[in-house]
Amino acid sequence: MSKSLINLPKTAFSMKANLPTKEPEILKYWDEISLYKKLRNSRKGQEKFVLHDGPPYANGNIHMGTALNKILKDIIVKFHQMDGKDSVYVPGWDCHGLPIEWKIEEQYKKDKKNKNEVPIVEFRKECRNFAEKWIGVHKDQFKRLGVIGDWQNYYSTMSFQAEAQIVRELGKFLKEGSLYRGFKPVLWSTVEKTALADAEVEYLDHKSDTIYASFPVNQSKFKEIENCEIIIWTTTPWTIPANKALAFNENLNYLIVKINDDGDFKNKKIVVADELLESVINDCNIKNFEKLKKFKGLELKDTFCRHPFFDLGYDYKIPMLEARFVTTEQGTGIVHCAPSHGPDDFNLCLNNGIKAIETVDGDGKYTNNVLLFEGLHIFKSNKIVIEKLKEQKKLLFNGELTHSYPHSWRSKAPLVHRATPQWFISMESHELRSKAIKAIDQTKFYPSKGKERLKSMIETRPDWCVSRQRVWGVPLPIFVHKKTKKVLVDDDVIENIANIYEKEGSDCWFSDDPQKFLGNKYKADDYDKLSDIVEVWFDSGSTHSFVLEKREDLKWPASMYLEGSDQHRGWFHSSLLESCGTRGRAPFESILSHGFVVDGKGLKMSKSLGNVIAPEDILKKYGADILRIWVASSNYAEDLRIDYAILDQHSDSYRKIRNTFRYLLGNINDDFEKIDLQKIDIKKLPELERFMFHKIFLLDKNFKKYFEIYDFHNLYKELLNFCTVDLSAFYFDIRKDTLYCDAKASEKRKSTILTLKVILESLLKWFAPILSFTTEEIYRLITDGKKSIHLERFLDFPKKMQDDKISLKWTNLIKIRDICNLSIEKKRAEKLIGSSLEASLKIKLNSEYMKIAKDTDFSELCITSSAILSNNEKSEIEVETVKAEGKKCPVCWKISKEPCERHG
RNA sequence: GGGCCGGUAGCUCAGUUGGUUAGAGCACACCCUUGAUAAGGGUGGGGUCGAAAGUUCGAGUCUUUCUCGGCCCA
Repeated sequence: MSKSLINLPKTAFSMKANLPTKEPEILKYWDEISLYKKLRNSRKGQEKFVLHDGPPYANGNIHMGTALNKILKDIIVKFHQMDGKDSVYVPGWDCHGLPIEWKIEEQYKKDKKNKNEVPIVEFRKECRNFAEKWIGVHKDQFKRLGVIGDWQNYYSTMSFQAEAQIVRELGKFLKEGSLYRGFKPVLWSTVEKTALADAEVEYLDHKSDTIYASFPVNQSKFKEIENCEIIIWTTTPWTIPANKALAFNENLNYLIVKINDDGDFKNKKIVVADELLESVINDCNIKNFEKLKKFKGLELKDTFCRHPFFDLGYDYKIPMLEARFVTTEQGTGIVHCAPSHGPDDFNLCLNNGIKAIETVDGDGKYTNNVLLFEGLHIFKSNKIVIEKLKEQKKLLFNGELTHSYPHSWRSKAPLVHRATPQWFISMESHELRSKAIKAIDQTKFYPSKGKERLKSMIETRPDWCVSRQRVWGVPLPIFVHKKTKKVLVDDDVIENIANIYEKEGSDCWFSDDPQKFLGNKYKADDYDKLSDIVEVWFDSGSTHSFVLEKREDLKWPASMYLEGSDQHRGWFHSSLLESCGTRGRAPFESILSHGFVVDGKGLKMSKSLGNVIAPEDILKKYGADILRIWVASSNYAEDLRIDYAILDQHSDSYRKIRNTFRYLLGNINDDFEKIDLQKIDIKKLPELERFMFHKIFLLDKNFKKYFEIYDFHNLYKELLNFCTVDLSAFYFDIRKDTLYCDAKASEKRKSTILTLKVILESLLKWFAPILSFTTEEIYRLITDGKKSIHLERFLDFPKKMQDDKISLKWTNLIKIRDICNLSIEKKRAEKLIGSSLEASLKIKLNSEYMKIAKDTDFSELCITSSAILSNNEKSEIEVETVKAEGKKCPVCWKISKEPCERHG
């Protein structure tokens, strides 16, 4: 009977979310209404915010890192869109490169096909198809996360337009003269027969042969060492034939030591660093020796030695050179230098006029530049080198050492440094380094520590090697004159090649007549056409040129680049260099970098640890909105932890938020209308509502503050706390009485409904960038699907909502309320009362609090049947709870001796 | 091995220039409610701030060392 008198909440919004099945329906809705197009149209002419997508590699399913990255991007793009900007997002893919080549080669191996018999163009076609296939897979997976973007017109580094522009970009470096041909040791895989990019190298344990070899001193200003032998230690005996120098450190102390043990070195005098003598005699089992003289490293200047294979024809002089990289960590304090086989060696020798030559070919065999060893594979030569050293009585000791050593990430084969002809972009010749550093200073970094990280890398990096001896990539558009060996530099040729690529792609470089690219000005017969390709970091580093600059809907530079922190050495880095080289500034205004996804304990995810969680698992079990909450609530400045316990927690938070919405919807009976905030006569509202308006205003202020610095985890926390603390446990609880039991026409109830509608709209918009699906679900319900929530703008809250006086007053009232609750709880524990409506409060306040609280109905605030205030100066606040006496109103459940005021 | 970054309640996070008994939400426990009900409310327990040493009248906050973890590099 009484049920008919009360207004109970009613809504079509279910308590159970069922996200895994509901989200795909919403995706369909977005598709049907062409949401992305609508978004663009809705902000035509507005200020642009362009988050330029860093292209993921089109290979394999997405993992948590990619999901995090895309969701974070999407959240930011949506925030700016709702902030009123034209927030454009064009996803892209990185398509060229070794990993895809490997996949195709693997397939060939399975099919017993020989790669060398397949025409390059055909091979490249297969690579292209492979990449295309994965772009399709990725696209669906990213969309499922709720990421909104121009999925139809995505960009890729293998599009004809991209390949053409990459040629033009290289042309700029070529014309400027900063792209040069060099001869440098690069990390080389003799298995894959290619130089490897940094990212393709991994360090694994490797067992190496170690030797202590001796270089007899030939001549020196320091007479005392003239008949000594300099001892070096190395883990790569095969580089001994390529030795061209020895390096010492002038700040170290060295010793002349006479060996008395029987053997090849009996009565010989050797030179090693003082600090390392002990480890040398231990390693080499030297029992009897005498220290003859200690001297400063400086004395070794202008000393020349003989190669250990001097008598076998290695009859050139070996200078001793000063080098800071020589330390006493290991070895003898003197380092053997083969400029063709080590970067340090290369640089030191270069500075002293010793050039690197080709000593080892692509297969790992010595060339005819190496006496005695020509045709031998380097990995089979250690034994022979050791034998020959022994024969020449130049081997003090040999052994083995297991140490961390570079390997190919793909084949796991050990790598070597090998001098090869490569194409480099100079960091110095045209001040690329200083331009880049200046550009970094002009860039905003989130978090700020990213700036130093990128800067220190740019400060120390060597010239950029952009050539690769592979096939799946953009060919280096270079012709070298057969006779003069001069590189052809001509804008017309570059533009001609670019135009051809734009029409038919770059495959033709490998198949068509070179004359096609040279045009009429030059004769193909006079030139060698390069067969190297451009390394993939140059591809992705150029995206700004063929995406941002070329597309009408975008702008250059981008507002933001957003990637994992590893990209300080990757995409941030290569984009910065490419753009500074060609345009003199960075292609981005800001950089946001995020940490890595690790498991619940902070360990990295790995198959062997069994702690890997795939985005797909989360989508199936929880839904994308939970994953999006995880992203928003985690501090991306550091590593982000995830496991099922953490997801469960966020799932609980989600339910809390969902129920907050359900309460709002239920009490307005899904009957929503937008309230014009400017028109609300706030002063006419009850104080509690005015207090809530004040709270909303403040929250919005914080919301904007956090959004501005992309501090989403604090932003999310504020929103969640608002739902739980201010709404659920406070405002909603108090106003249930009004909503359920007051007449629909009552002013108080109408004020409450009005406030609920404002809160609903505020929350929907605040949450929309994060809870993209759930807010859409609600918005469809209350607007009959007329408009997507993502097309809306954030609300502008009028300043008049702020009321510091009310705020101060109600902060004090809440203090009294807290004490009331304690008092009620005491009686509840004594089993005197159950529901708070069974309580009657006797509140004693001192005059200060009395002044604040005198007009407040604490029975309403504390949800009790009655509350009496009285003055008492003994303490500030004192509350006594007694059992309410009288009859319980069947409608509002308040207990009173009198008949119920509202319900008779 | 080197460089950089980080380690605050079970979880996600706050902790201003060093200054009282280190905070919030969630989770947990107990109680209430059964008109937000696979919901809601109240109360409460829980941290030697990774470890140790040092500077200081005073350190989660500064210094050093160690340890664990992550990224990058060799």
